[in-house]
Amino acid sequence: MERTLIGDVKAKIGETVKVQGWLQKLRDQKSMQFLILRDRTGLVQAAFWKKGDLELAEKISTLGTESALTVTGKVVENASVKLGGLEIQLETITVENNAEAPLPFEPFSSEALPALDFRQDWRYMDLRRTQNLLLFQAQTTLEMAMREYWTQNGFIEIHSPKIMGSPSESGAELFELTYFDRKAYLAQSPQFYKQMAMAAGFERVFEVGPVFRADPSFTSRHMTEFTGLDMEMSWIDSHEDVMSFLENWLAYAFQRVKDEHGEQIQEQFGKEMAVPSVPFPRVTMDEALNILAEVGYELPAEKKGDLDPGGERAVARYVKEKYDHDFVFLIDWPISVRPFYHMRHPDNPELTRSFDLIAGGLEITTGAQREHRYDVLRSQALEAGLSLEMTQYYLDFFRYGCPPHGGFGMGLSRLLMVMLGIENIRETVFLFRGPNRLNP
RNA sequence: GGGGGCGUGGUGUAGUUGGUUCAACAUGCGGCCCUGUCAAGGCCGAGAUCGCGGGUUCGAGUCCCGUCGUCCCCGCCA
Repeated sequence: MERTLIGDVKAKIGETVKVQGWLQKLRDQKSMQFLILRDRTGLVQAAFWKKGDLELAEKISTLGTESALTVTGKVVENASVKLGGLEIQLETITVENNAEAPLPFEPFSSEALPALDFRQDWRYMDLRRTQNLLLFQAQTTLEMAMREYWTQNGFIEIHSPKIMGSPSESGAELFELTYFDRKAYLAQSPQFYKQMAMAAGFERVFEVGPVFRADPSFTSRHMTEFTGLDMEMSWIDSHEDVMSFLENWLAYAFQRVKDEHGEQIQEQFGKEMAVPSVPFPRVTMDEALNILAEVGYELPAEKKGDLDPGGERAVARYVKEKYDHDFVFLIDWPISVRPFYHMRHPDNPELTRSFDLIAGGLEITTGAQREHRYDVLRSQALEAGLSLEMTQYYLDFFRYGCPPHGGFGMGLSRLLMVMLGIENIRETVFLFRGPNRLNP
């Protein structure tokens, strides 16, 4: 017999079906047993009259909650069943994998959930929760929509290596590894390779892939390994072209998620899925500092030209009040707080053509127009104190016809935090990796 | 790297002017009961010596020190 998904059972009233799923709840009474079964499409009740087969009844009684079962039976309408007004009259049951009792914790309890750290130890149990299933379904839709938008706009997908022979940017936050008889590093950004693709004439590329950061950061928004959404595009006039692409791409993807999962997201996360209007507000760093002064936020003295997370949140609040927008581009950052490859303003060499995207007060993206002129780039690298020895292979990208270009990198999980209103990044990722978390 | 919070049965919590509650409640688990239940209900039961080590005290889950674990903030970033 073909398996029927639980969500499709209502279309099979009067028929005998086979359903497969987990035993969410067993109500074992004197004369009857009720089994609430769950698969990825929903819940259904299976009912069994004990006297029909006492041996089978005994077997059912021993089932542990969350056991993996195959059940067959006839689907009947029954208005008194609160779960969809129907039930399956259980005929056979196969225990594919019994669940030991007690469970480490009850994923479907109405009581408080265990602490996040404990749930991470039993992540596969935690992932059984409806909310988590939805999160990864929404993530799938989100990524699919992003790819759709990219490919419809002429982008090529690349997969750059994650093992590197030399540091790609600063070097301070790199994981080092033994590579046969020498040292190698885990990529903390596909930055240089995206740009190589520009030098290769691909014109527009994107990459969705792992990024590694050896930061000993213990916050609710950092991970040592995360999925980066990166893109790079050629023949731009300025960083404005990149931002303009980004906002339309993001609005498109959010709209798709809303269409597909908006109702469920409202149900499970208690959050109205908000598709941002385009264009997003843009605030120059100069203006941002004025805003902070206006709202009375005091920036630590040593931050000159930069914003701390509190400052970013303050600006985001201001933008929310003034423009009713959850997103804001902070643009035109001073060179002192930006990497050497960001292009500088022709009319103000102290400022870069760069931007951060702040969403819900959280920094989710950094982007810029890149410096593509070899001599300028080389001198900026030297100015930044980088050794040409380490960066020459990168500088070489710009020697034989590299077009003007720019792009950005976005943290997938941070985006999900914002999209679904989740406080801790560890809740948004299949398996979290942090300074103290290497398992499971 | 700096700062702060927390650590009680499987899980979530209560218990902190230290002593007659050195252990409670919920949930889960086991047993029994029960008009077809449906956040099911009722009764009974097992389960923590209060992260670990040391100290103060006549006496500490409750105070102090150390240690380990964990969480959050800052730094850093996505």
